Amino acid sequence: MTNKQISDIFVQIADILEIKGENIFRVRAYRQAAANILTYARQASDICREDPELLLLVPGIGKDLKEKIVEMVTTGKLKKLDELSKEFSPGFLELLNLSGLGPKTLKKLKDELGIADINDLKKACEEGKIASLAGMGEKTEEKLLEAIEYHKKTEGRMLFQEAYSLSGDVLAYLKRSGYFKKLEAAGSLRRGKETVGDIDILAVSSESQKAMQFFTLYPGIRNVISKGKKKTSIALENGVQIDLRMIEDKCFGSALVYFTGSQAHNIKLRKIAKKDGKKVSEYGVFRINPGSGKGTAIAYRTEEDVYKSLGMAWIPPELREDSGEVETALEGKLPGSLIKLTDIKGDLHVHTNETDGRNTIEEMALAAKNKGYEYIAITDHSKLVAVAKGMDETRLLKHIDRIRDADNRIKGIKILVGVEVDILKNGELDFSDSFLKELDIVIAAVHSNFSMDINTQTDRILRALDNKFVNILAHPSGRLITKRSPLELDMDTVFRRAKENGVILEVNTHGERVDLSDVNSRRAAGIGVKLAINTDSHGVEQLDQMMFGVISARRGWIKREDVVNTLPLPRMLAILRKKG
DNA sequence: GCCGTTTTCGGCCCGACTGTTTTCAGTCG
Repeated sequence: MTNKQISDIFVQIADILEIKGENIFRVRAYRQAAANILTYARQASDICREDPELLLLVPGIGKDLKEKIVEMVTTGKLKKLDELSKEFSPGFLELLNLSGLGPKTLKKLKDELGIADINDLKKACEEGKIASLAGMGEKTEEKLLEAIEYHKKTEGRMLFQEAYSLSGDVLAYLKRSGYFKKLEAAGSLRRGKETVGDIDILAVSSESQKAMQFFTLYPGIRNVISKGKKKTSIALENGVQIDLRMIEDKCFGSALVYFTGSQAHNIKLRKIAKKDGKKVSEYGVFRINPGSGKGTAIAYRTEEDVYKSLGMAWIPPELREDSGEVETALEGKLPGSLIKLTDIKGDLHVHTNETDGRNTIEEMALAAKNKGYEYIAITDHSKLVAVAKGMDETRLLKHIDRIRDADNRIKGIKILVGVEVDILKNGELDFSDSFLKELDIVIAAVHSNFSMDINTQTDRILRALDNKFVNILAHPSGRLITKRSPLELDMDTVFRRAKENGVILEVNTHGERVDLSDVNSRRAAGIGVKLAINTDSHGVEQLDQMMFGVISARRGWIKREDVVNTLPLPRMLAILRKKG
């Protein structure tokens, strides 16, 4: 049983307890535990095998929830959930995902109308039964019908890369109006989270009424969800919700902290403030005056001011997930400088039209040179990946010659000769050592047999890591964010072997991969493994996706010295050759 | 249900907006 599955079960229990009207803090404890176990670096099942008592080290897991995790890991299910599910089916709980519908209303719908799933609800709305309930009216009914429509259309969240581009469009539109003095995207987008639910934009304007009005005229809008003095929410045709919040210029810093979040990060800040007789809100940090209970503002203008007033240095947005950053900041031990896009000196994983890329060796190299890179590695597929026109040995040898030839002709960038060689089912590689030794750089990768049990899969990867010609393990987990779950793999064992053998692990920025993920990057670097951030470009335009890998790495607390392709060519090559 | 420089009981983040009310509960982030 994976951490994700455990987390899902805790969330279900929290949902049910909340609908039943149980103590809200007990509900919150389950939600907190669910969030923490989901992002915990180790698998709970591994921890259980070692020593179940170690589960108590996971924040928010106490004696009771520890026992529940042990039960889930050993039996594969949880009695408590089975009992609760008799009364509340998954189809019923699904209704909580409808916007505007919370536990209280849901309980009322079940008790008074016998609503059991989304179809019941739709029918009740259409028959006008909802409006007849006390405290509910026609508007509620309309909103619910809209929410049902929206829910069917957009389950889940956008990839970060989509949200980034969408918010860029909206910000550019707003800027053109001339109404705004300041505009900034906040929320999970600013934190660089790999998926983004909706987009939060903070604004300062001296003509806020006109500015809000202009926002509601954005092309592609479907409807205005709500419109107040401080906040307007719209939904786009594609279902994405965008919130625009009007902020007073003087407290832009505290608003930016608050709306960047994450929620858990904010809660941690507020607890720290409270202990110290202070209060944090989007309007600033306040010292509470004893007696009156009112507060005096002590920090609000910039983010730096806000964090400083709480006794810590400014925390980069990517770190604000309550994964230790607040405690580290209080100790004054935040990483001095996280990796930046401008630190990157080359791309070590790109394809050409020899296999499934769209551009030639020359085109890829020149595009990389134009980005100011010192080097690029051409790494096309091996024969196993037939759908990608993978090369056999004969083609590989010719390709090597062409790359060396291009390197001789093109000045101002070093073109390294590489390959992305497939890891076969048994952990052997798709080319024999006598071919691999001819290459400057060898990337090993899995593109088949994704479903194997954890021990077999782990052994397969370890065997590949033991090949002395392998320099980099590409997209180690094999996941595709919204399409394919990660390989069942004992990541810690993989990380340790990579460290022992001097194999570099990739942060692959291509499309839905972002693999290693932020959490895994942090874990790997903590064990001492070197990383390479690569685009896996299949066309020149994809070289620009480097920034998404850098953002993910920053979320993993990665510094420049953890990443080999920040090094100048000679030092980077020295690391590649240190093997074997 | 968790947690502890207010420490084994008694707390647990804070404010905006909406709809249905007429003073507020519910939802959301």
